[in-house]
Amino acid sequence: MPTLKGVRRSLQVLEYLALNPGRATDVAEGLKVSWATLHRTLSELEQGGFISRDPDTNRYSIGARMWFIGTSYLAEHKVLEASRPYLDAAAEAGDFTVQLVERSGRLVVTLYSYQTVGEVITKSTYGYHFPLHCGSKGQVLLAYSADEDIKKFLSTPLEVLTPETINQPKELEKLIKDIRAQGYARTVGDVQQFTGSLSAPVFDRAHAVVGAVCFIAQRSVFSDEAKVDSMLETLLRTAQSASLALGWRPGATPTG
Amino acid sequence: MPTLKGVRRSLQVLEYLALNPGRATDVAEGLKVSWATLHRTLSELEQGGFISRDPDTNRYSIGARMWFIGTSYLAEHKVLEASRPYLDAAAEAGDFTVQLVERSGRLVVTLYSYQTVGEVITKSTYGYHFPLHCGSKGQVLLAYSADEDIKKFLSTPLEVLTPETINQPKELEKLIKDIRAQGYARTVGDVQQFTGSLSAPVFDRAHAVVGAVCFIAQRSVFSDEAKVDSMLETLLRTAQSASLALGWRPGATPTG
DNA sequence: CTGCTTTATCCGATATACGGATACTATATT
DNA sequence: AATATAGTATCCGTATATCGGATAAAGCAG
Repeated sequence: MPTLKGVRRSLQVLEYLALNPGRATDVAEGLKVSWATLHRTLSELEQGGFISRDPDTNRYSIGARMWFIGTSYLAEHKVLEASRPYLDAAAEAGDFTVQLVERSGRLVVTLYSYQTVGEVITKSTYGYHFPLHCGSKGQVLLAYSADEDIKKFLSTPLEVLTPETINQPKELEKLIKDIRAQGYARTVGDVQQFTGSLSAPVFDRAHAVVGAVCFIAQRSVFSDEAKVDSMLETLLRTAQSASLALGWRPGATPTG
Repeated sequence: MPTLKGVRRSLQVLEYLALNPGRATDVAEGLKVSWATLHRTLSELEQGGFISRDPDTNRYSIGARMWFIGTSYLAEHKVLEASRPYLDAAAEAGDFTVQLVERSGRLVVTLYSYQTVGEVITKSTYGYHFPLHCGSKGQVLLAYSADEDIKKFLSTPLEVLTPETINQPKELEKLIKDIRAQGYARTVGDVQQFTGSLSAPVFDRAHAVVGAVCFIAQRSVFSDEAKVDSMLETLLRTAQSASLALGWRPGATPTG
């Protein structure tokens, strides 16, 4: 007994367009929806301003109203709220980009991004989503997921973003072990060739990972170990402060 | 002949929750939807991660997946893309918060916000939406709307955010005239008591206003006219650079 | 200009969503 | 603690809104 088929489909369409903006036929094919149905759906969504269509090319993309709705997510986000002062402080003190990210399905989404002006790090702002196995931030989120979840993720096809992207499940499993052991992740050039990053998990009261703090800098920075050490220190302090603000306390998982 | 009723309703629900996160009954009442129907809708949306429900309070709010979808709006946003370099430059040079905003219905939404650390200006980031008549950014967007549109907007109830908010249609009409004449808006304390702002419109190739650049600073800054003049100069330069990048050229509206 | 791809619309059958009613659960009140 | 009240979950028959095949129109390529 299917429920709210139309609703489900329309949201699928929205998500599809978020990932692959494009023409109507492509969407129909991608989602295996009959053309007539899709057309109805697109018309409805466009009329409401939830998607927008380029009148020249007939290409659809996410519309302003979705951004409007989506941003409200941040206004109610406890983790962001609790972390913000520490993120601000880290951003002010350091000369690197500071982010707070969380997991959404098999992708990483950015909740906070304080980009150091001058250090132009493209695609490190909102709106660009990377898979979990790329970049230290994704790897941290992956590493602290449930075991079966990790297994499932690693069994899916893993994209390659740069020649340095690691997409071998075996290697990633090893990495995950390391990350759990040391409490942070470090990657260089696996998302964009000219940058590297450090990330650490943020925990909540129940010791669940609810996000990750990520520092991004130019690649060259990562050959200066003293510099990296100092970044790492700030990173771990920032992530821990955020965790504490969320009610996390050091020690084993609490009962209940 | 209603079409895609369910879809429309579910998006209405999403928008409603974006503006007023809360309990199921409130939504049902606010949208005049029968309880059974609303419950079905909420369940479907929650299951998909489009809204999330606080298990303790049973309150609903926008979910992570909406943020994920919404952010994709920015990745395809031409105005933002064209303006970003100039916004970055202004942010780097000045000691004020720099924003790019656009209109969404009767509200202003933020597309870019570079907040000067240290100058903590709450609620000036993403996720907080203000009505058009508040703040210089809203007023600019309003001033360059179609006349009938302005009239319609001014005939709706206009909220008051601070004692200094102007909500008298007559006064606003006068303001709009001034803004059009001088090409920018300036307000102090009408959104938050302790800040003020300057905003200027961004035009596209067809001389339509597609957004506004806004500089926000502490209230005290606005009593130093020399300082304000310098901000204004930067503001107008930034907005004009963005317009030029979008294909706008000085002069009258082009034919075609 | 011709052929092909993409987009728009029609319409009848049928599956599907609606909403009144009812049962259950939390929270407030005395 | 007991009762009252508000809020939440679920059922089910009916009416109707939705589906999708088919057809028509529009765009585009060669």
